Amino acid sequence: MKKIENEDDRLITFSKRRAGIYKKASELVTLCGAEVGIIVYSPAGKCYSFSHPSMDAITDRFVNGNPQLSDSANTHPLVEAHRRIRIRELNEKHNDLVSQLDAEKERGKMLKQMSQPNRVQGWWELPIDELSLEELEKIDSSAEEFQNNLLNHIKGVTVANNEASCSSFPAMLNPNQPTNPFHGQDYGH
Amino acid sequence: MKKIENEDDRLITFSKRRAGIYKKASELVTLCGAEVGIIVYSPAGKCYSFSHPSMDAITDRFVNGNPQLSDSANTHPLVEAHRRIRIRELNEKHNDLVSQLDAEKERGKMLKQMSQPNRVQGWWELPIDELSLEELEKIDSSAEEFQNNLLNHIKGVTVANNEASCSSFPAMLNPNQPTNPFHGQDYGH
DNA sequence: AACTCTATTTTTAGACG
DNA sequence: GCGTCTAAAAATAGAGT
Repeated sequence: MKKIENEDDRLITFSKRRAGIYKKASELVTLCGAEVGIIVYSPAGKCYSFSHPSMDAITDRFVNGNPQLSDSANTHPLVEAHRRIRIRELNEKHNDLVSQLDAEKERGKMLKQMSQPNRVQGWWELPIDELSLEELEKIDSSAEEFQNNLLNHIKGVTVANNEASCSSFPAMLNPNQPTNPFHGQDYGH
Repeated sequence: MKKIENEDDRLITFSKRRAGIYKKASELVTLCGAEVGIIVYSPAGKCYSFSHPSMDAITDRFVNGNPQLSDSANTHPLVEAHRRIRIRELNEKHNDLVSQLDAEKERGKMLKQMSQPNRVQGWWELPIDELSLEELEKIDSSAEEFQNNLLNHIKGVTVANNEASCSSFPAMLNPNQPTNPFHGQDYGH
């Protein structure tokens, strides 16, 4: 297995396989309740990302570690840094909402192949044309929620909806559970 | 497709599918020359990550955007924030070196299935038992290189080995090309 | 847990519209 | 660039060790 020399083939393979990885990642989220964040840079330097529940939540935890373990020593010196970082990420999250249409379209395609098209298990099974705007607004509101969480976090108050207790995780990181299945965001910057 | 209720099955599926996604990601790196960073939180709250060439490089670009486009406005106010973030990431990278043994073991397993075991295309095809320590040292040295890059970056000097020119990318992000194939890091925090 | 095996499902490359 | 098709290749679930 080596790099594809032909540029056209390489770009096509890149797009196809990237979509494949996103699909795998979303399945991991759905099947296992995992949180996944993926950042990909194309050979041309273009940036794409997928994340559930949001890239903010993923990267915050990754960069912050677990605030409960090293809280005052960790929260305070990093607050100012995070404010700047999160402002950026908030912008990017907002951009994600637009590009998430792509992921929703792909799911709408899967719907066409279902044997029982009228059975409704969740919003993501509805036709994209009927729900995309409504869903976008719902997710857009989560951006505001994020800002509140930011404030609370700075204050040292953790208001996340943890299923797993903060005292039962194995290492230094904070176990937040995902809230909604298949919320992945596909974004070409 | 819904969440697996049985906890044992869910954990097994999580591990298998996470490995599958890592494999797909590394293939994307090899075939297309892409840069990929993946962060996964298990249902138990444990953190895993995969990245090529390094999570630092991926997240730096993702958070920083493109220093060349909004350079003085972007580099200066974020430098102090980054210094703290990168200290953390540097620590995590160092931890990655330990856990990367897992990924190398898995690759060593693939070696056993090769038809031509003595053909050498790269260091990752060598048996894990013979090379893991040496390789760890090699990668460890890249951590120091990272520190140098940090200094240069703060000074506004970009020393990355770009194939794509900085003037030809489509958006706000900086097209660095990966340096080594299949360098992914698997890390359970 | 981690590894093997295997039937089944899924992904993919390549060609085409 | 994007959707479809298809043979071939790969990933996976499940059971067993």
